Amino acid sequence: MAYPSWVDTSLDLNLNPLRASNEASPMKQEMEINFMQLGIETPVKQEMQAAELVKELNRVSAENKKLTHMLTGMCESYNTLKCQLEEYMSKSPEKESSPSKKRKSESGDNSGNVIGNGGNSESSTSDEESCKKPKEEAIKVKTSKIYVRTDKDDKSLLVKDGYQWRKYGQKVTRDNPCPRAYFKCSFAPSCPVKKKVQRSAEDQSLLIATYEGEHNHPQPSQIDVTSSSSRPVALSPLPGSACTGSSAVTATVELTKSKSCQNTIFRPKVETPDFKDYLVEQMAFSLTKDPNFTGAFAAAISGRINNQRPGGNW
DNA sequence: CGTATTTGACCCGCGC
DNA sequence: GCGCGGGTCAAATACG
Repeated sequence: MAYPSWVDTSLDLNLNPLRASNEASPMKQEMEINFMQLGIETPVKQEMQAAELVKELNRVSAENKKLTHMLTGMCESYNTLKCQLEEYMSKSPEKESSPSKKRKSESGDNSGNVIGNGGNSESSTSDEESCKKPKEEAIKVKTSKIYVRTDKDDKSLLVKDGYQWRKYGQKVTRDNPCPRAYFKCSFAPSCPVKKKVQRSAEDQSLLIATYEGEHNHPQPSQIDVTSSSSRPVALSPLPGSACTGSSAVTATVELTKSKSCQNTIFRPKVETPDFKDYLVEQMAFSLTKDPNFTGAFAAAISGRINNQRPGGNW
């Protein structure tokens, strides 16, 4: 398999930008010459195809702009709602107690929960009190929701968030025909965190993961964290985890405990340009970092080149 | 063979 | 008190 020399350059994927800037010209020139030669030999049909492609590109760009606008609007309204919610919570803090937890037998695993609470001074009241009011203790457990878009056909209720989970139950609930899966964090035996994953009833391609509690250990896949403590480490794709290609995080909204700002859960900064840049940056970073992806991408491109070069069709 | 997942049974809180 | 429904347990099963 001998690839044309310009293929090597084009497959560099900018993994090493320094190198590219140092000795860019010779290869680049050769590449340009090749493209020009291609252009000279181009039949009319190809030009038409190129025009079609340009059209398509314009159309996609316009669509992208539209979507960007929509996203901006959504983010703004999210901000507004969040502010309103926080305002409301601060006015009536006692109403924060949502009846989300029906049952919580505190007698046995009290210790575990204390570890997970991450030093909430509020929750460190006397044990007698917590025995009297198990309900209030349960409320102190931090919960958060994230939404993950996956394939509709993908039946697995797996949300790749960087932690190790052990499934311990599945249940069909009344309000949703899709089963709800229950997971416990299996990385650390004492980790109290639980996760519920269920497809959205409205949009079956949307997975809703509800996290309860806080991890009392670092994220297993957090190998290369570049000081991104407040970043969505829980949502960054895993190097070895195939990452379900199509799955993409859409948004993460912390619904309860709005006071706790040091949560490890992803809280989007909704000042839109930054947020979008960050998303793009994350995707590009994780993709280029993944040797599987670069390998597959290189193979795909070279395969295409090899197939189509003789005929000159693109 | 050890570990993870599946799944029916059971537990428990809540509303009537 | 009873039934419903969400959450958990644990034996059976699958998988590497």
